[in-house]
Amino acid sequence: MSTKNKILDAAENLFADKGFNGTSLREITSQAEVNLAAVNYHFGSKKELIKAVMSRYMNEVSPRLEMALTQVCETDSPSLIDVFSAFIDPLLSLNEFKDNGTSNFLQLLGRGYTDSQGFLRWFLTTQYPGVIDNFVLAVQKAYPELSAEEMFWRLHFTMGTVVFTMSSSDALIDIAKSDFERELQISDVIRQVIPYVAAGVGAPMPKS
Amino acid sequence: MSTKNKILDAAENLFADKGFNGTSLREITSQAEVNLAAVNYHFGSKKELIKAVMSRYMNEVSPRLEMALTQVCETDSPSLIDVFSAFIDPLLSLNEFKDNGTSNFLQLLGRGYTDSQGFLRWFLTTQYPGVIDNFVLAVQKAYPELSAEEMFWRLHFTMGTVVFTMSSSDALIDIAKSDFERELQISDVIRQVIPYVAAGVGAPMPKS
DNA sequence: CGTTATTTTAAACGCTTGTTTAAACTGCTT
DNA sequence: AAGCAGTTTAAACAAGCGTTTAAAATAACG
Repeated sequence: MSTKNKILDAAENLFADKGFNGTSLREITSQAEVNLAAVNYHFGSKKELIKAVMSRYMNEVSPRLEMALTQVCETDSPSLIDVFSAFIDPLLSLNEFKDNGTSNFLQLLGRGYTDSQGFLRWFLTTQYPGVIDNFVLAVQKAYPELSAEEMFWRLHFTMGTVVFTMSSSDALIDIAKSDFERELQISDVIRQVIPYVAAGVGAPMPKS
Repeated sequence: MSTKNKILDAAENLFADKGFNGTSLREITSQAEVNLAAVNYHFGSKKELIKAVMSRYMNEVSPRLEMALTQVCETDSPSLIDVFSAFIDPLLSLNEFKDNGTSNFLQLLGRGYTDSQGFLRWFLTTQYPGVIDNFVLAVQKAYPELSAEEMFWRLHFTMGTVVFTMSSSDALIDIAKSDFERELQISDVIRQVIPYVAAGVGAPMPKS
């Protein structure tokens, strides 16, 4: 395994666990068992390393997401449940790409949104606009009455729900385990959240 | 104005803006125009300062919240919209307590949830259990068919939606302003999010 | 007024952070 | 074998962090 990949793997796990600000390069390089200076040699800076970690996942998942959402758009009268269910397989496929892939990726999304103000929003909208565009199209087809402004807010609410839940999913799964004596996985959480966000986005338009 | 309060005010604004980890004591004391050592003299440590900032708001808002939720429980057949609407007045009343109070408090909630893993959950559940208990009771009265496990998840999804939205509400309001040419306030965002979370919590139970 | 308490202050502490440097080492090509 | 690009290494850098210290300034009280 190359030094570059050792760094990426270690950084990914630590970033997901303790956030970008909360993880030092020394933690990363010692867990990766490489020299401290290797990060700056191979990636230039910590910020570029963060981008590299995110890009590795986005490049893997974004084509699958775009395709799944396009397929939903092509069905006759898709429901919002259909739209959100389109996320399941692409996200779970990250577990084959890498151990803990799904969970790590979703936690990283959460970190990126809250850690460094607005960085992830910029990253997603400029680097991967296709996913968002297809997603908006699918929601519009499932719920044409939704105004652009309501759509904007509800998509951000949804982003918040998902990203926040996933960034603390480990803790939530632990609590659920001890409170309800049930063995849960990240896939269970995904399936749990879909009815919630579908109902939220599908809420009736408030009388203006 | 006392040194203690100058520190609390400066810390509150900076914490809301840049998070707990992202704000240094030197930024706080220089904005408060007090000596650096004053924080450790008056509060003991940075961690205690964070608690003090949170407590100041919680002590102000939690009695109002408990009362409003109790009132909802006493009505005949409350809807989930009623339950969540009970939050509006207590939250908005924080604007009379302090400039930007509502917005700051909600952003602080978001920071506390994501910055230091699990700290806020511990803080709320141990220091202010009354609010959560009354909230759960109100939701149970409005939607008795909801199982305890579904309730657990959906309340956390809701917490995520609200906390995440509010922690980035300034940016969202800016975007909405430029995209839709509408002047928005934090109160508009609160009113916008209620139909969403009410519908999410009220989503039909999935066939188990 | 004089004497305690309380508060403020400047300076330093020890530690961690991201980044840079220059030398050492590696594997490959001519 | 010599040279060279690519990589790794130990060491140091400057800057920032939370916290502590001891002296100076202020307030409170008999």
